[in-house]
Amino acid sequence: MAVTLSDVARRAGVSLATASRVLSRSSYGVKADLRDRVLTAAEELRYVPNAHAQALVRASTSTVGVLVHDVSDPYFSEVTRGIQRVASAAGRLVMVCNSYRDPVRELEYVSLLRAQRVQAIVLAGSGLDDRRYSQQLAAQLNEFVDSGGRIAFVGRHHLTGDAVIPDNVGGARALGRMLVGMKHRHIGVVAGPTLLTTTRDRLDGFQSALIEAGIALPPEHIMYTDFSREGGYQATRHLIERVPHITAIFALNDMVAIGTLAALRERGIVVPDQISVVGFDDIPFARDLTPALTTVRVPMAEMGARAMTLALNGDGAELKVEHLPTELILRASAVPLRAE
Amino acid sequence: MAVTLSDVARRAGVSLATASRVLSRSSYGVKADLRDRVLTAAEELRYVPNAHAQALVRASTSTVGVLVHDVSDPYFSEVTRGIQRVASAAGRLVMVCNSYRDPVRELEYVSLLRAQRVQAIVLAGSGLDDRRYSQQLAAQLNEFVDSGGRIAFVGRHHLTGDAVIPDNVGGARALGRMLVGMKHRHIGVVAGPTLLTTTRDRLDGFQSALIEAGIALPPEHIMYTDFSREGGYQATRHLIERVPHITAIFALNDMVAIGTLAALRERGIVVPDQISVVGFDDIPFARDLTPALTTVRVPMAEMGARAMTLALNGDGAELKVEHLPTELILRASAVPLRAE
DNA sequence: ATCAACAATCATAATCGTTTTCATGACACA
DNA sequence: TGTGTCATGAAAACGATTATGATTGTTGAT
Repeated sequence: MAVTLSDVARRAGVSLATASRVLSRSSYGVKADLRDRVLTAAEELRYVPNAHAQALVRASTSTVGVLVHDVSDPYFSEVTRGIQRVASAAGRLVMVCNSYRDPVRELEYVSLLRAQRVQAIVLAGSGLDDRRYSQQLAAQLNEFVDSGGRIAFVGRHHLTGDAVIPDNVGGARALGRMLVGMKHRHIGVVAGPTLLTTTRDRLDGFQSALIEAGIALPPEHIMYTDFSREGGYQATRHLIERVPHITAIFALNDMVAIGTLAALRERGIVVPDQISVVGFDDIPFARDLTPALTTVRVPMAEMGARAMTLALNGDGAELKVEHLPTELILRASAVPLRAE
Repeated sequence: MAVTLSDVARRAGVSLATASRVLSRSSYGVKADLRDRVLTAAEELRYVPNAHAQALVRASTSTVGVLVHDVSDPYFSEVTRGIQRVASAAGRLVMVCNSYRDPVRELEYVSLLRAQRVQAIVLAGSGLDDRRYSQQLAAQLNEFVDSGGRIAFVGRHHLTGDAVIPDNVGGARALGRMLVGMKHRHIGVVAGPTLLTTTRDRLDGFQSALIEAGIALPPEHIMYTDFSREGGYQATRHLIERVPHITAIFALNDMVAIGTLAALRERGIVVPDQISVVGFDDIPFARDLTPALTTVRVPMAEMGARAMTLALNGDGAELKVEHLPTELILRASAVPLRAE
C-alpha cells in the first residue's frame, strides 16, 4: 500500500543500499547523478520512510513519552508546553498520556511507552505516595532504564531518577510569613490530595511559617480535596461553615483558589475585605481573577523544558536533580488585617 | 539489551511461534502447560513486546496523531482532552503536536506522523486559508488516506475529510442579536487572525445579526489580532482609543475577551456599566472572570471526542461531517444599554 | 604500454523482533 | 492401518540499515 524504499530504488534504477545511503545518511559515497536519481524518485513517489522499520534496525527511536495528570489542567498544560518546546527543537515526537493520577493507568502507560521503545519518559504529577504501586512503577522504570531508556521527573517523587523540583516548601513558607506579617491569625487551608508530595511540601512550608510565629493551625482548619476548581469550591463551603472566624484562606493551588473565590463570592463574602485568599502556582489566569490572586509563581513551562533537557542529554551516570526557586507574587487578593 | 520474544521462548523451552501465539493472540491452539510456561517465562523476564516489530509485520499501529495549535491554549487543551478520552478508551496512544499555526511546522508534523504509520490524524486549529500550504497539506493528507490512514478535522477547514464543526455562524448571530436586543448600536469587535475560518465564520454570523437590524459595523470598529490574551489586550487598547464611543465589545474568543477585560480595567472603564463585553467558546475560566463572561459555549471536549470517534470508526467510504450546536451563555459582562 | 594495486562505488545479504503461513509429527478414532 | 484433527515448529515475510564482498576505474611502476 505505502511506498517503500525498494519502490524508490527500483524507479531510480539503483540498489536498495544506494537508495538507503542517499535518503538516510549524509549520502556519503554516492555519485551526484545517482544521488539525484534517487532523490527525484523519492520525491515523485512521495516516499515517507517507515519509522518502525528504522526503529527496529536502529534499536532506538526519536519519540519521547510524557505522563501527566491531565493536559487540560493549566499546571500540566504549561509543563507540557515546556516539554514540547525542547522536544520539538530536538526533533523528537511527543506522546502525551493522561494518567488522571490513577496508578493503574500510570503503570499501563509506562508499559505502552516501553513497548514503543521511547527514548525517554518524563513523569509529571504522579508523585503519589502509594507503596504498592510505587514499587511496581519503580520496577518498571528500572527495567526501562536498564534497557537504555531515560527518565526524568517533574516535581518531587519517591522514586529515584533525574528530577526538576520546584521549591514548594520555600514558596509556601514565604506565603505563610506574608500572611503572618499581615496579622492574620486565623487561617484556613484548602489542601490537595493527602498522598501527593506537592500537598505535603506546601503544607509543611506553610506550617513552618506559622509555627515560627507561634500561630496554631488546628486540624479542623485544614480541608483536603482534589486539586480542582470543584474541589476547592466544595471544600471552601465546608470550611467557612466549620470555621467562620478565619480571616485568610490558603488554597494549595490556583485551581483550588478559583473554587475558593467562587464559594466566597456565592456566600457574599468579599475578598480581600473580609477574607484574604492566596493560591499557589501562578497559572496564567491568576492575574485575571478579581481580585487578582496573590500566589507563588512556579516556573511550570521552565520545569517541563528542563526535565525534557535532562531526559534527552543526561548521561545516565550521575543523578541530576535541579531545584527551581519559586517566587511570591503579590496581588490584590490578600491584604493586611485591619484592626477592628 | 531488551528482552525479546525469543528470550521468552528459549526460557520456556518452546518455539518462537508458540510464544508468539500465547502472547499476542488469544493463545488459541496452545495447550495449557505450554501456555503457562510461556506466560511465566514472560513474567519472569518482564517481557515487553517491541511495538515497532509488531507494527512492521502487522502494517498498522495503535497510535494516533493529533495536531493542535497549542496544548496550553484552553480551547485546544479541552479539545485534546476529549480526543484523549476516546483514544485511551479504544486503547490508542496519542501523539500530540503543537503547530503554533505555522504551516511549515504543520507539514513537517504530518510527515512525521505518516512515518510513524499512525492509524489516524486529528487536525484541530489549522484552518488557515493559505493557498500554497493548503495544497501541499492536502496532497500529504490524500496520500495518507490512500495508504489507509484516517483523517478528521475539528473545525471548518478548506480540505475535505471527516469533520466536526461547531456552529460558529449561528452562535455569533445569536450573540449579535442579543447585543442588538440590548440596544447596543455602537459595537467594537476584536477579531482573530484574518485567514482563520473561525474568525470569518464568527464575524459573518455577527455581522448578519447587525445587518438584519440595520446597524452598521464600520471597518474601523474591527481590530484583528491573534487569538491570545496579549493580542486581545493590545487590540482593545487601540480600539477604545480609535472608537471611544462604543458601548459593547465582541471578542471573538474568550482568551481575547480576557485581554479585553484587562485593558478596560486598566483604563478604568467599568464592565458592564460602561461597556458590555462578550466572548466566544466558554472556556472553563469564563465564569470565573469578574464580571462573569457572557459568551457562546462551544462543546470543545465533545468535538475532540467526536472527531476521534470519526477517525477511529469511519469506514472511509462516505464523508461524515457533524455540525454541533453552540449555546448562548448569559452572564454578567453584558447588560442592556440604559438610556442616558 | 601493460599490469598490479588501490580507491571509489555499488550490490548482495544479514539483521532487527514480531506475526503467520505452511509443514510436520503425534494422537485418537474408526 | 488409514485418516482427520490438533499442537507445535521451521521459515518467510514486514521495511529499513549496514557490513561485506564484488566491480569498476584510476594511477603508478616497470
